[in-house]
Amino acid sequence: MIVLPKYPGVSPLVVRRLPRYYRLLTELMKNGVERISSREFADMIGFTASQIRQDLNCFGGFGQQGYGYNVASLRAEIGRILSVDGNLPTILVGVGNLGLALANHVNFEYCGFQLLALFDESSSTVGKDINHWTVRHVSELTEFCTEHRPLAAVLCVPPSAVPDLVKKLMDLDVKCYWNFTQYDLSSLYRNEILVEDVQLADSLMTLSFQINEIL
Amino acid sequence: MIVLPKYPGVSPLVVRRLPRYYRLLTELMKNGVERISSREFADMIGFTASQIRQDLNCFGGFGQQGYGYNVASLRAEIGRILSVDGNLPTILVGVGNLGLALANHVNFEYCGFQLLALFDESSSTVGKDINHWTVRHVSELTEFCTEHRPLAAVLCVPPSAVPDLVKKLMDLDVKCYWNFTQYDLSSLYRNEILVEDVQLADSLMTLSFQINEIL
DNA sequence: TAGATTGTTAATCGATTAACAATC
DNA sequence: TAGATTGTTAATCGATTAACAATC
Repeated sequence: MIVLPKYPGVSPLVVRRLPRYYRLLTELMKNGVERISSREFADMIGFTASQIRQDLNCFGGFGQQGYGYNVASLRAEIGRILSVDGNLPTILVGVGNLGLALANHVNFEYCGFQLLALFDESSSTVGKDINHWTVRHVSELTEFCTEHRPLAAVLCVPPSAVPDLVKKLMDLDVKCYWNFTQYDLSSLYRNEILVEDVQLADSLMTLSFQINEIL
Repeated sequence: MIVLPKYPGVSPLVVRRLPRYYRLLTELMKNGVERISSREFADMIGFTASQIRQDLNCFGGFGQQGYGYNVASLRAEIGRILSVDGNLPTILVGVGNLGLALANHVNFEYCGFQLLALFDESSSTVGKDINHWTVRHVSELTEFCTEHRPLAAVLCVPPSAVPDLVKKLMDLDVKCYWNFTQYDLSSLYRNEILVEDVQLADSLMTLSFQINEIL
């Protein structure tokens, strides 16, 4: 598969800062702020003005000399770059504590996704109503994916269940994963799939390191 | 407050890779692997052997020329560096879907923390039993913290509740936060507190960007 | 001893910051 | 027009990779 990225050469570090910019701009807009300079923006977010301008200019010239940036239109541009207005069809597998919380708590639409269905294995969970989704049994995965063609899957299953599950999902053309399991997906299927990891334990251990450094 | 870090000059990028090393070493140990070279390790994790060796040598010489690294002892060293055997007294505030899931799902002990208590505001949640914790009302925070002196707090409250809550917690000497709210804590109290952010929406937007790049 | 692999220094690469001409 | 602030190039800084002497 040959891929032509829309923004070649843009560093992942830049991309990871965009949601933060988007969040702050949303806030500013709510507060009725119309324009902002890279300097003011930088002071709020704790970066340098240079970095803000460099980051934005990876994607285009959104500002105006002598004026700065229009808050509403910059927010819209970043939203467009992040494709948060999309509707990427998505499923969630593993409706334990965490899966349940994500289904209830995460605003998928706000981030460009459409959560189509929830799947679980346990008979005590299957059939339950979460928000407006009924939890389906994983045995229905093949049928469901063949019909609705989800592109992405949220993984909240136990690590041991990951290899078989992902093998099955890959056959059903699900190639993008929001991975909450501790299973190391990205190094297993490198280049074949796209994985965004949320390793809560890693994050917590990093905090442990930092706290113990200053203790 | 003057702070003498235990590992001065070690980049946060290095620290963030340690939990990943720790996880792989735990896995290798389970599988009965006794020794590993930086090359084998690098191939598994998808880094270069050079980087592995550079990272580890920020903290000490844990290997042996001609042999490599002993899996068990390297794992122990990294665990010690991350202080995962600690018992940092910690509270969790905000027992909604996410807070509930974290209390149930995250292995705090495994990461060096001890979860002491859960707090919420809503009368429908207060009094409930989660694992072996009874949810307390936030009005008990002052009394509880004065008695048990937690160092860290997990924040799962709505963003609007953050400023007042953190002000109160700071007065009670809680200076370290695992922040799941969308409130931008780190830029508010820069240098006064230690914040580890888990921005799920940011992560999901990053995934959106990546998917739409290759679509 | 010979082979292997580390620890560490040097070279390269990439990201951030500074500077300033362009321009609103 | 004059002042402000961008977009962009150049300089700096830091992180990663390569190379190799030390050594098990």
